[in-house]
Amino acid sequence: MTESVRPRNRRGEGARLRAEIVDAATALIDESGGDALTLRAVARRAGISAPSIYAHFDDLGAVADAVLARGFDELTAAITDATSAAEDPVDRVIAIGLAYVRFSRANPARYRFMFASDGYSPDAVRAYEVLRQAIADCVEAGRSSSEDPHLDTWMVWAALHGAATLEKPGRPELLRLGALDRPRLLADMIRRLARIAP
Amino acid sequence: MTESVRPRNRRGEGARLRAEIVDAATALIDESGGDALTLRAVARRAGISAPSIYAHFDDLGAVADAVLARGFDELTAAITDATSAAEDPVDRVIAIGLAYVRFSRANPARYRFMFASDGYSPDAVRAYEVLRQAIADCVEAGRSSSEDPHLDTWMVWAALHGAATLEKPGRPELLRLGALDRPRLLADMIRRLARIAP
DNA sequence: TGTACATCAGTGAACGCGCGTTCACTGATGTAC
DNA sequence: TGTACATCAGTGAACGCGCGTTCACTGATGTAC
Repeated sequence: MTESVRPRNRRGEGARLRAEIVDAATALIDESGGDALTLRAVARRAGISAPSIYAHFDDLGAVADAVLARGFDELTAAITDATSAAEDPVDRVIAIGLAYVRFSRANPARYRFMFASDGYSPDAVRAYEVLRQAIADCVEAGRSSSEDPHLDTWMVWAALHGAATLEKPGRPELLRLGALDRPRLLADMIRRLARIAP
Repeated sequence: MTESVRPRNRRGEGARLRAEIVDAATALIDESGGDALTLRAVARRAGISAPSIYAHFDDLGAVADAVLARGFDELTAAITDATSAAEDPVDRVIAIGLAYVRFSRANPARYRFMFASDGYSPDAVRAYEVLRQAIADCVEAGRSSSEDPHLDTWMVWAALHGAATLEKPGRPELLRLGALDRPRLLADMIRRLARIAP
């Protein structure tokens, strides 16, 4: 593992290293899981010495927090994009759910890391709100018979979260799902919980 | 942290230490999470020297496997008990779901540890089978309109797993649920996914 | 019944490793005069 | 335009720690004769 020599930032550009540290930490988690996140490993990955991190972060926990914040930002962006891509409110709810699970499957280790952490980033709440609004829109349009969109949103989120974490790369699946069945399965699950007629 | 002196086992009873090691490892995970599971910590907890573990386990991974096996045993026992406590097939499915989430909330760190591992124990599949059978019984009795109990069991399991892991002690809840609402919420969720009319 | 001995159930010291964190430092870059 | 100097962006060596694992060992307990 030879690291290329990192040119030192120019004066006034020291803050650039901050982003590179978060990049390195994110890559570490994506590739090897949260256990691989050590200060020295981050430094190696970023091509700097370990003490250099202290200029930008108080400690390893602060680096982890930055990774979390970025992760929730990406997740929120993914489901927000899904929202704007659909016109029909039901399509929108389904699209959000699929985007959610797609994110978790594209970044399984990071997704796990995000939800293993102690505190939700405010972005987690933002993502939740996007889903809640989409379900409320279905009720408004007479497409959902939900009587308590808040509770039903919780159910949908819990089910998506379960679908996202129950299976894991490298672990045998409890139920073998063809790649093509999955979106339909998830869509059915969302419709039932959000009380949307087929 | 003073550990009482552990009396050495008599000849022929060396195997007893094996169970004590698994006890110690389980307690460690329950109290401090999977990261706290180190060989030396297990030894300290069991009141023995670290090398003594090697007489009973190949390495730390083997200790972890034993904790997993016991955890899935307990989980399976919990939902099997719930099954036998109810007569009505619908009550049975609900009871299984509640017992599942109850287990996860009683042993949150261990539950997380169990599902963070790489391979399911065969006991995980046994637990799945209990749920699948209960849902199939509902279909048989005309109480569920499920057309594919296998897929629907997967949905219910995923939703239960999500409900079990989405919230975590010490982390703010996305949605504040009164203690009394929870069983009803879970029962509704299960009914919808298992296609059981209210 | 006594005793030599094998076995069993562990222990204590030591190893090399990666870790987080500290400290004094270095050398390039921009700024003041 | 030249030069002294302050600042910035990092580095290298060192620390103490807990870790997994190894090795030679110890002392109680049962067994053979």
